[in-house]
Amino acid sequence: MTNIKEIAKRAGVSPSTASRALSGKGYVSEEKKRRVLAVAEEFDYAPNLNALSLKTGITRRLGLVAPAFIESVSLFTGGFVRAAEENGYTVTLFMTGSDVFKELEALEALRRKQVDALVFVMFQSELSVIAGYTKYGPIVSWQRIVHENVPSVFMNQYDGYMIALEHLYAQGYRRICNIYGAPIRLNTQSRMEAFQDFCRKYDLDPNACPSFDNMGNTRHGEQMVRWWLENGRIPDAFATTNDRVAAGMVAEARRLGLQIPEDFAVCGFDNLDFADMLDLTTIHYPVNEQAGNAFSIIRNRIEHIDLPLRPLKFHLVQRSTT
Amino acid sequence: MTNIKEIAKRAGVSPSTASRALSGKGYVSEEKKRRVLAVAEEFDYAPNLNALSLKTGITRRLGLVAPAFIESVSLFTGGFVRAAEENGYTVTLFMTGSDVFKELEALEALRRKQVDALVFVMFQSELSVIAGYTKYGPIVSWQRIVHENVPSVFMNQYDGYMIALEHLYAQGYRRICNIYGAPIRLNTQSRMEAFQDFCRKYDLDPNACPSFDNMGNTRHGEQMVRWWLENGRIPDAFATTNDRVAAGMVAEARRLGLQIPEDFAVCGFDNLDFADMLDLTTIHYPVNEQAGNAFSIIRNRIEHIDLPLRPLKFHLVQRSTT
DNA sequence: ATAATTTGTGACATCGATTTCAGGTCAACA
DNA sequence: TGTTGACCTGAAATCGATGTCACAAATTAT
Repeated sequence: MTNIKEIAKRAGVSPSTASRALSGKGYVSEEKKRRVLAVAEEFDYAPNLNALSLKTGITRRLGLVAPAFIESVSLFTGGFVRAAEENGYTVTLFMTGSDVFKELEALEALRRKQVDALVFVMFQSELSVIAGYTKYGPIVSWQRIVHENVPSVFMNQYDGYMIALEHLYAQGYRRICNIYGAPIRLNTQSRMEAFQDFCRKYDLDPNACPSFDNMGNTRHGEQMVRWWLENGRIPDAFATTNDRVAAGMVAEARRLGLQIPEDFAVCGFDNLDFADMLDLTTIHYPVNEQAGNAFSIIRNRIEHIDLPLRPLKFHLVQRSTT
Repeated sequence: MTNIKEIAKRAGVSPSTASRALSGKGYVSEEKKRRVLAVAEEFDYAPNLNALSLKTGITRRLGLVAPAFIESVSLFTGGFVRAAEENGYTVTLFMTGSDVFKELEALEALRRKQVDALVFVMFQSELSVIAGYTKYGPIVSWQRIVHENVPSVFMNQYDGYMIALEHLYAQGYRRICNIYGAPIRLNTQSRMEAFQDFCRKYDLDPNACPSFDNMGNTRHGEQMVRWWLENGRIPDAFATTNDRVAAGMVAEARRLGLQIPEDFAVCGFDNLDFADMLDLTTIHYPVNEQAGNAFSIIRNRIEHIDLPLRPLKFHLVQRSTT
């Protein structure tokens, strides 16, 4: 391989001078500079990034840690990689499958200087474990958490859920059934608060209709429809955990010959790819921009600057299920 | 940072001995080994990977180059990352947005030893440009190409398309309309051949029904349905470019009050995520395993071994649209 | 008893860059 | 004329690991 010494020799200068010529830092006579550049060009010189990383202690590589690369994680990844590449950073993937040990490997990669910083899309580890690694480089989380040294780019789902509820109300639906995810998650708790406040605002009985916990996938949506058909009068509308649950409900309803939104309305959450195909009303939020903010936080810490973060909002995408 | 010199000093040995103790290569007395390991443990030593990469010329990092991270690219990425991580490699992403210049940057990363090898999920560059970089490390393509130095893990879509056609025939459909993608692509040409052979086998007129080119997204599918309603008797069944086109047809048919598969049948291709939600009959192929094969090819070249590749097959996923 | 081999150790070179430092030239200025 | 500062250069140190080599001691083989 042609290294800088080789170039220096062929140009008849010392490596120091060659380095200065190539990097443009420090004094070099016009003539030698020209010669070095010409030789570098001729011999197709490209600096070895590992040498550079070793010398400077900076890799310009960021690690993205996620359980898998599906759905909105892919979106986030795309947004993060774009932001990173635009600023001369590169992104290295760590796929954990929600395995704590794999998460630890990503953290170790930070310690061993394989990457300058990490962004956790989601994690299972104790927050304190992750925070313990911040001394080796910035760590940011997409998952909603509260910790002094580990900033999170989450959005408060209170607002998003409220938009969904207000929309259902505006469409005339009054008996609304909530289908929630895991109650332990802060996002779920925010949604519950939103519902309480919503009922108070419009003077509705929050217990008029039972709500459901720990629902998250298509099968759950299907079950939901069947449960209601067997156990009483179906609600006017459903506010759901996410688009998967909503999709399951729509599919099952169609199979059973029910009309949506006539027999019942459904609002999803996330605005995943397939929501469009299924013509699903849903709540959209800008995953791309969240990823951009995650990158900005990291860059701020690494380069000691102070880029502003973009303020982010939920919005309703109305389609034919409400 | 604690480096190996520090550890050596504290353990009262030379860096060479410390290195031998830690790596387990070469002779070290039991006693010194114990001491070094104890000190390393105590001071939380972790070797600097950049130093290692510089010294050995090996990074154990692979580059994955793709236009964006959506749909099957995500699947491929997931499979590739899993295979890589299982074997102690790490994956770095390069997102090109189909920009030739960005593709070049990925190639340059290979040259500068940021990664040991590259896999192109898709590319726009001249094949010769890419092949020119194989001297810096193995390069594999998912996109179907033919080049001595750039192996490709494509599957011949002749087989997959034939399965679709045979299925439609078995279901009793005789007037079959082909909706193709870009005719310039080898995959499209293979499908056309499959259709010719199919017609010959069952003594059907290949021109009984016009076929369509350059179709690829949901809108195209919708257009297709409307075109047929305006321009003559709708075919018995459609064999489509991919699930997006098929999804568009299904959605539009539903909107227009047509029954599927009674009014016409549709078979997709790819078995994307949403095919399940839309209950779409489609052709599945193992993207994960393709990614695994891509990794195996790379590993074979890097480590000079000869892992076998997994033979891969298409199969039909029958749902309610045929 | 001697030769050959195994075991054990540290000094030093190396990977490929940058950066510090010391020293040199030259022009401008007091 | 002496001083100052800008410009230019190369030797050598540095980043953090590994690996070669020379040398010594202990063990085994002949």
